Amino acid sequence: MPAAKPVPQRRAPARAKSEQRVRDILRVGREVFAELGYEHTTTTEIARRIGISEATVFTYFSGKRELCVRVISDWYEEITTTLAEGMPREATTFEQFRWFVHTHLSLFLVEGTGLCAFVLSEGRAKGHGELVDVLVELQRRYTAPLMDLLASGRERGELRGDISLSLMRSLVLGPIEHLLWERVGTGKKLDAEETARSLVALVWPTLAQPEQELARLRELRRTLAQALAGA
Amino acid sequence: MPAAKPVPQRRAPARAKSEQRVRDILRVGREVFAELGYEHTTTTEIARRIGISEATVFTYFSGKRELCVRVISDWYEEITTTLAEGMPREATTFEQFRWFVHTHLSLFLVEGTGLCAFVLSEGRAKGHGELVDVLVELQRRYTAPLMDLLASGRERGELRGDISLSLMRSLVLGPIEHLLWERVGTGKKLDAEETARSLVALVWPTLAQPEQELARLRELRRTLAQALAGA
Amino acid sequence: MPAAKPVPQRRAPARAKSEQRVRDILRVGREVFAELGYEHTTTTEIARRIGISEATVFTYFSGKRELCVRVISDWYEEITTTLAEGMPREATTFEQFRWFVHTHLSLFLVEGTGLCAFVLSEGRAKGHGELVDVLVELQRRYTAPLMDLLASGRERGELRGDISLSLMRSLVLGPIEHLLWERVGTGKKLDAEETARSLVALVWPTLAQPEQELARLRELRRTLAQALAGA
Amino acid sequence: MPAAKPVPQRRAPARAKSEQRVRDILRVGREVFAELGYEHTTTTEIARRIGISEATVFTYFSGKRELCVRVISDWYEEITTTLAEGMPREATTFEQFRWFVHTHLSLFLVEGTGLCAFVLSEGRAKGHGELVDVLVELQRRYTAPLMDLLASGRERGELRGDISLSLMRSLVLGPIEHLLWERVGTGKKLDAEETARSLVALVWPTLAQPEQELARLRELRRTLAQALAGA
DNA sequence: CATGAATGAGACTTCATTCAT
DNA sequence: AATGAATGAAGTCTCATTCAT
Repeated sequence: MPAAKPVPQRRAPARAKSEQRVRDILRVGREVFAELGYEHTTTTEIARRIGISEATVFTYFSGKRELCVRVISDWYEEITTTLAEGMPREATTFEQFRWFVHTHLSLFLVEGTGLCAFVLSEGRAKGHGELVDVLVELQRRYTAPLMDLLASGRERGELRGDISLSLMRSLVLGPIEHLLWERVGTGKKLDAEETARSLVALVWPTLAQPEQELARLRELRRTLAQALAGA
Repeated sequence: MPAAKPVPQRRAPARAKSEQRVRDILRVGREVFAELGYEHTTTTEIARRIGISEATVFTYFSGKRELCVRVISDWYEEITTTLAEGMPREATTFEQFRWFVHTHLSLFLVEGTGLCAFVLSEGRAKGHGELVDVLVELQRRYTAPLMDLLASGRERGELRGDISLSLMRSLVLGPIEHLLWERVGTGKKLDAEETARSLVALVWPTLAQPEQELARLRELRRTLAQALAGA
Repeated sequence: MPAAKPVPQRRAPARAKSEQRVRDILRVGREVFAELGYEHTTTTEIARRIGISEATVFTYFSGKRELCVRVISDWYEEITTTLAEGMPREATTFEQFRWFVHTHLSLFLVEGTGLCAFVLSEGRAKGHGELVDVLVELQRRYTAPLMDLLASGRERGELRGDISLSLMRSLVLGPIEHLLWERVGTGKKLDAEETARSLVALVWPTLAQPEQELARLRELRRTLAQALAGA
Repeated sequence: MPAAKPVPQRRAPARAKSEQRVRDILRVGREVFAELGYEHTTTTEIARRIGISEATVFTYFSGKRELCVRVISDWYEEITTTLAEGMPREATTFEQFRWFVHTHLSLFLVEGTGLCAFVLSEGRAKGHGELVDVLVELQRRYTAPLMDLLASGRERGELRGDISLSLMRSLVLGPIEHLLWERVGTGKKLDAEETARSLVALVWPTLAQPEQELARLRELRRTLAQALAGA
């Protein structure tokens, strides 16, 4: 990294510098929390990695917990925003579902297992006091897109109506998270594309209105038959 | 992990009294770890609840971590034993599967959410050093019965062969654990019987050899193959 | 006084050695608090002077504030006990009063100005949270002997009845404390005997039933009444 | 460490705006010190209440202690000035005394208990380093008017000569301060007028030349007798 | 064997104060 | 002159762990 000569940066807007610090701390904080977990993360370590005084961390965040809450919140924010904005609202429920599973897995993999594991485990652990309260709400917002998807799918008659939405949710998120844990534990790589495809193929039939599936197959066969006949 | 530092290994306490002490500590340890999580559990608290000196705990266990490992190991042991011994080996794969899911859920509910949550969250968290290593192996043994079940089911031709066993495992354990987390988080009660029945009904068709649909698809493939051959 | 946070319940140290430690800490604590005041006293310094680890202090006292409360309480205890037990109950109110003032001054002088100043100033300062609550009660118990003395003196008709007891109290304790402050501030020596004598001589006439003067006034009233009747 | 490190002594800020700043800081400083005590007052809080930067405070005062000294000095200045200027020099010692007690109590009550308590407790506490030195001198100037009063009263033969002036001072200021403390502690209201009257009535006879009192009564009786006789 | 006692190591947090801009 | 930013120094408190008895 030879180039990048330190441009004098005349008139560095004071405001900008401060915001940069906040970003630095959040970035490194995310990194360290993901790496060590809540209890093993120390403000000392965070400061050390940025190369600032420990006291500076406290200038921008009122404490370790607040920082952690911000780290987690930001991450949830990213996910929920992506999920909420990217969702193809006009597509069929199946397409939406496929998109959701795929995006979900990709997001986790982009971040690496660290933060993911952190939120899943620490977030659920006892004893962090208010941290739990914050996370419960975040968790709710985090699953909202899926719940919406499922609800509207049911309204459209594309999803079966004989099992509760929350059971459906567990059926979808459960395997996803389990696969991620597996990966975290064993260190095995996970192909998001491939995994998403498999999961969708496996889980969708369970969620879908049975007739839908039959119809889908019949249509496929008819299409093919016609194509063959025409050829 | 051969190392196993030379724990003083005081004369194996074969005395009945000593064994009782160990059992006491393990029992209370399990209780406290389940209640407070690893980091918030203190040796002081464990000793206090038994009514012994803190130092005594260290007479029987070389440290907090070792105790924790024993607590978790014992719990896994119980589960694995129950699952291994109770499994109806002569029954159909479906029956075995039903039994597995049902027993699994029941075991968790008997123990209460405490230890379950502890193992699922803390057990997976980072930073406990060797704890993780131990848990990976435990995890493997813990899922062994299910893997056996799935493998033999496949051999018998009762389970589909086009998806990996590990994916199947995630498909089964994922929803179970997700439902348990939900219960831990919301405090809602969970009817083991009812939940097990629902889960089996939902997941089984996905795992099973889809004979009829498969037959249909085979026919389709043959049709396509012929068409292509004709072209 | 809400919640009474779950004091960590450190193992109750009850043996002789343990009691000695408690005494050591209280003794040195009294010394340091007296010398430096609450805020400037550090647990480090207390430990250092005893020659023990700082952590040991926290084995015996759950925190700096608790230690301080104990130090002050003990001191009040000493004073109140002395005042309550030594008080010559059979003597005249005057004798009791004389004894009280004398003893009071002596006690302060024995302790040296340190703790006295500490209690008078810190005890009254803001911001120590619950410390204040504790002190208010101690203050009440501390002035109780004097109040009793004054009350019984009034009942016996030896003290005037036209001024409130609390005003009398201020009239007695005010000058005593002011003299002590003066001594603290200027470092001047104070002869307890001599000072006590002077104070008693000065204040007593103000408190006592002014029999002679009263008699004179009664005569005057009679004279007036006669004069008016004659008119 | 008396040395008095070379405070940058920025060009004496003679501008009106600068003076306003100093006044603002002193005003708010007085407020906060009175409210929180010395140790609990932070420069941050002072700056916050004024709406300026913390660093600005240090532009005008070389540190927290210096500011505190100024706050206390100013307050003493006010009191001493008021006492010195308002004193009715031509009146009898009794009148002067009455005026002094009354004014004194009123001043405290005007300021509220805050600063009063602050000066009395913190001002006397240890550990503020040079603060104490400053206060001793202030204390001297503060009691000067009373001492003058007492001295001249004695010269005029209106006050007894058998007790030291400093004892008299304690006899006067002690009860006043004790009453104020009582008020601070209990939160009870205090009627300055009424309290001053009572105090004067109680303490004056003790200070006065005994003959003076007798003379006073005799004169009263004579006046009455004459009046009655004449009627 | 059991334990009372002690503690080293380190965590989080606060705040007066400095300095470049 | 004013301040945004940064920090050194210090303080309280926790806890797993050791060791002599």
